[in-house]
Amino acid sequence: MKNQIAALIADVLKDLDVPGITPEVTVPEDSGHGDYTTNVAMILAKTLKKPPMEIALQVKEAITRQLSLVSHKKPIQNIHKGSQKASQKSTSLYILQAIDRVDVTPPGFLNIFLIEASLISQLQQVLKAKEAYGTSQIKVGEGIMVEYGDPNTHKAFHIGHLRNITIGESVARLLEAAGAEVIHTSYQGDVGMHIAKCLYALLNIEAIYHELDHVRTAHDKAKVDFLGGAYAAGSSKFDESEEVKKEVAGINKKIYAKDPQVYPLYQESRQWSLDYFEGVYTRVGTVYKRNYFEGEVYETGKHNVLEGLKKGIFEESEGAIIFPGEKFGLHNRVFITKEGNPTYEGKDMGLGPLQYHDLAKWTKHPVLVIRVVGPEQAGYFQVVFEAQSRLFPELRDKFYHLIAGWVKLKHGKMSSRSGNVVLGEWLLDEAKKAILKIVKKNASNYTESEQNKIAEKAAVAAVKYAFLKVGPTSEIAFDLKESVNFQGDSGPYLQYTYARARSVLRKSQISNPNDQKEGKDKNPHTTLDIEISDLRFDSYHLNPEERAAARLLTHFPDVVAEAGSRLSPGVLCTYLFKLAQSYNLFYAKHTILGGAEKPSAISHQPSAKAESGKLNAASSFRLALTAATAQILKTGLYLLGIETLEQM
RNA sequence: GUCCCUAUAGCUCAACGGAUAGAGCACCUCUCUUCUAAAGAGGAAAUGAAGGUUCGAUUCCUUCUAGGGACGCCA
Repeated sequence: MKNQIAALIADVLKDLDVPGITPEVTVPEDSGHGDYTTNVAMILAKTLKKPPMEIALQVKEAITRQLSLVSHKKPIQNIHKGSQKASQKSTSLYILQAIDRVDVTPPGFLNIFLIEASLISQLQQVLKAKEAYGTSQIKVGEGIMVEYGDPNTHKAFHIGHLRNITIGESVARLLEAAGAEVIHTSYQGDVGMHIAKCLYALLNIEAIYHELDHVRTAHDKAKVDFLGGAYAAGSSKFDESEEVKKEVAGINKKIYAKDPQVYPLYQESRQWSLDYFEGVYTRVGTVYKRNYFEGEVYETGKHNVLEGLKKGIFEESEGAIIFPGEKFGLHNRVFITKEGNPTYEGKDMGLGPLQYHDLAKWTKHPVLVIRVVGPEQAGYFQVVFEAQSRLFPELRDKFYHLIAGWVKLKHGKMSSRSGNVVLGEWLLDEAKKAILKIVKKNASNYTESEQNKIAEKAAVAAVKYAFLKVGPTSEIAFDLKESVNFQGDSGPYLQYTYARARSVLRKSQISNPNDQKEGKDKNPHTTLDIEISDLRFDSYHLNPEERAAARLLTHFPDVVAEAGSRLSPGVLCTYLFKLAQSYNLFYAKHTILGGAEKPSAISHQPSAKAESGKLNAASSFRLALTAATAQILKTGLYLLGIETLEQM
């Protein structure tokens, strides 16, 4: 819609001898300023050397002239005779029919108001398109890899990883909604000094070594907790003595060399981590196509760096091999240590080409590899991407570092070295406990397993939403009570609004497409006698709450597109919350079934079903609005990586 | 020391260079004989400082202040 209005205005400007302008069209906060607005007149004022009001009035006049040629009531085929321009472009014709009027307000805003019928027809489009509403073709044909999550084996999966995987999953889904072919991947550190420290503790710290056999028979979570503790213990020993440092370095070498003395234990413990991570992925709804491991890229990485050394891309310095980033306004970094091991950056020289190669294999047109990693790596990636591009020129501009902001503790710093971490699953479990209390109170008629399911999904929603709503790069100051809300601007609020809408639909006796898909036996009490598409409300006159809610519905496709192009799920969060608020206000003020206005007693009102057996226009419209809102909430939440609940 | 990021209401966060700077939490009032009160209505409350660019600046530029991060053998 936005783009079509922009196109219309661009056409008008062309006729006014101002070609080549794509005006910026936005949705004003205040609906008194129209359904859409543009500031193009003020932008042009300088170049045209005319007052903005004058330009705005000219544009308004031109549009109004076209409007007068297009009657809203006449069928489309009659209009072609009247306007040559309209007949040239069917889209601008469609737009002209949707526009009620154009206002000009100082200092030069052009405010465009849509006719009510256009809102109604857009609402019908939502119901027709169902889950496809909001998807677009903007990035069709683009192959994009999103790498996210990235937990290291032998270390904790902490709330930072949880936020990272939440952001990555949502960004990937948003890109899919824009038509891109998206490959979901992760990259995990399964070799290196941090593993060596952990293994050192497993082998050399008596208390830990003793526990090993016992842990082997424990469940996945106990195993990784144990490894996390071992890593912290090994890490502190490492910092304490030079001797341990040497020993750890020795273990590190042995892992790279697959030395039988340590390798079996390494493999076993590595698998513990991976098994555990699988459980977390399932819990948060992430499925990867491919997990990359440092252990599989360090050799090619090292090889590629050594090749680059021959070409003069890398340099020897103090026994190590570095990339001289300073030559390019960046900073120098070590890629291969003087011991001959590739560093993180060295391994990336193996990862980058592999990722791009895979992307080219799995998609038709590889366009971008998005690596979702913390902000502290911003400088790191500048250097690594530059080095990579010099090594493999075809990789230039194919990689993007999406900063996933930190989750910071309000008090103290989180560090898996010191063992001072908040575990991802701990957070989910705490949220679940808190929600379960609410569920027990509000949904006491549900079975225990139903209550448990509701609490689990709502907990994941609460945590994910809290991580997404603030924008991917901003840091979150984490505090359990403050960060994870169940009321107001929260995941559960959106789920609740959805469940509420679905509940009304169940009671309305109309059949909803979603019911049929999920199995009819889910709603045995629903009498499927009316289809949504049978609802008639074409000439219904909307009240302010209905208009506000319907107006918001039509913004969904633009919002999804914007969130996708900005790689910012927060944009969608803000929108969905506004939509839910607007629906809930409508819900509080008006009765859907029965068409009665609150607070009148319902029993005294005429039934929603008139004598003819048809719903009246108000009920019909409100049910359609309810169905469309539910649809958009479901699609929107899916794009955030959040599941909906039919009842809660 | 060099470079990067951040600074908005008591707290946590929004706001393509646009119109009266929005929400949520917390606080104070109200609303369940009504389709799910995990809801709704109302109240009070903010752009770190100083300059500049612009018709218009929370947004862009400069300086300052305060936090955080990166800067050679960790990942």
